[in-house]
Amino acid sequence: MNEAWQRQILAESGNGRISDQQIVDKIRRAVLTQRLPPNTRLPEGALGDIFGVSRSVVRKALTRLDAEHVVSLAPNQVARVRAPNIDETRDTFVARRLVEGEVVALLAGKLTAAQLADLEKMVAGEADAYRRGDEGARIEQSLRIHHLLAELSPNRVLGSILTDLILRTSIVIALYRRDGLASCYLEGDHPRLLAHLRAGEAEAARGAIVDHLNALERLMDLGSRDASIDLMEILGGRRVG
Amino acid sequence: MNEAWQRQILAESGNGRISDQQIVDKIRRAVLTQRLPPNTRLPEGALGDIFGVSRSVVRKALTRLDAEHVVSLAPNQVARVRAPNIDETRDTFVARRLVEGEVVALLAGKLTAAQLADLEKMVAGEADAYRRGDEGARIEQSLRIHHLLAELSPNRVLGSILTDLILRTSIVIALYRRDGLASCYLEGDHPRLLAHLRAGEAEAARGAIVDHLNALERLMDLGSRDASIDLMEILGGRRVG
DNA sequence: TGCAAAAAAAGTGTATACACTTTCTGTCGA
DNA sequence: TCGACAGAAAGTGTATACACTTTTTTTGCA
Repeated sequence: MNEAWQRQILAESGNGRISDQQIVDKIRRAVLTQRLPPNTRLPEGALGDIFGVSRSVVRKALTRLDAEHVVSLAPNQVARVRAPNIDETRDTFVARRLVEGEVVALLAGKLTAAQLADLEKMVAGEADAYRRGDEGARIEQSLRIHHLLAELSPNRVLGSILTDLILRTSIVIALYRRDGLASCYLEGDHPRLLAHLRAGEAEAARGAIVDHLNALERLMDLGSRDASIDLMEILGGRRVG
Repeated sequence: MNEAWQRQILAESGNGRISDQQIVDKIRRAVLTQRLPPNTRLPEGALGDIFGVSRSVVRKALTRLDAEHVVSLAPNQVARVRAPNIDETRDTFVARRLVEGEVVALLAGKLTAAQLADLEKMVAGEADAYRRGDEGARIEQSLRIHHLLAELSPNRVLGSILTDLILRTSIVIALYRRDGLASCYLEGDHPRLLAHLRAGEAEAARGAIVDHLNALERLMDLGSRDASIDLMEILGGRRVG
């Protein structure tokens, strides 16, 4: 189909031999930024050519990406960029609220001054990007904040589960984002969270992150397209709204 | 080292060609039952010979097992059965209490009669194995109950996270189990949980599973060996107790 | 004897070849 | 015109070869 690919999209570094982990990173990032949209075919041979490695290396990278839920792999089928449906999206948000809520509750009052300063800086950077109107930078900065929280989690198991859930929600946000409301910035959410973390108010911190994630979820278009509508399209029906 | 391996341990089926997923299952099960103890070396060539496949297939299986936290893979090093330390064990239990608690809360009052009957049968089987004194069968049955709960989770994302956490806690239980108390059966825990699920008492169900997991964790030997003791051994110190 | 360097062995990393499967494409008949 | 079928093309599955790295063993010297 669209084999008018991607030398650009997966911009090759040109220099020394690339590792499978670097391939994982590049594909993950391309999916996250929607330069590789859902269902895009990812044939091993083509990827190998692009990155200048053989299929062995590509296969390892794809197996990893499958485990991270970024691509889907089925026997004898070409790998594809994963396309989570609405139900899975909702489930992912539920899971993330549970886990991220617990992580920030554990974190409340336990952060060092340096760690708080790092977070502070990122929150400021996010607000700044918003004021500049640089939506891309704002999203990037916001993601970094959440990833840092996951990394700081005193419970490493919950931390790595959270890292995975942040990635998965980010992918579906990019996918289901209401176009008009793309830049609706949830002002004040992150500063509020930070204040509770600093004050050691565990339950308030949990509440803040849960509210934030609820608001994020509401920015998406989850109500209007559901399974029945897909079915209508397949059967040649007409969309109502 | 111990290359007096395993044709027995990973009992080959003998018949038709084996798939990488089957290899994953066999190794996982061998780890779970401690026929492959922590840190056991798993060279690709040896595994390939045992299963009658080439290293390509084995590599894929090992990559998957790495993602499931069953083995650990490092560049240019032989794969090894993973050996979680005490801190990770504690963290895994915390995570599992959080996730399994939420899953059973979601499940309360939502199970069909058939699903409840299935659970009932397993709980009865567990009690029966206990009465017979068949510890292996009892553990097997108990594991099955928890895996079924994960599978029934209405939230599939939480369900698959739970599946992973059940596996990880099972491995560490096998690893850190106090030898004398191995067969201390937590009588009544599962029937109690089931009653709450049937009655639709979400918070009581959550409480029951959390209590159950706390009791499970207490069966282990987590206090007595910690990092400092390992260090002492390395430095030639003498154990205190 | 002890220990360090060299050699051998064991093992992983990766490219490649070929068998097999799936998907696409174009042709022929109703 | 349309569907079914054959053949070609695209793609995955797996074994194998060889380069490179790590670990173990041996050797030789103080």
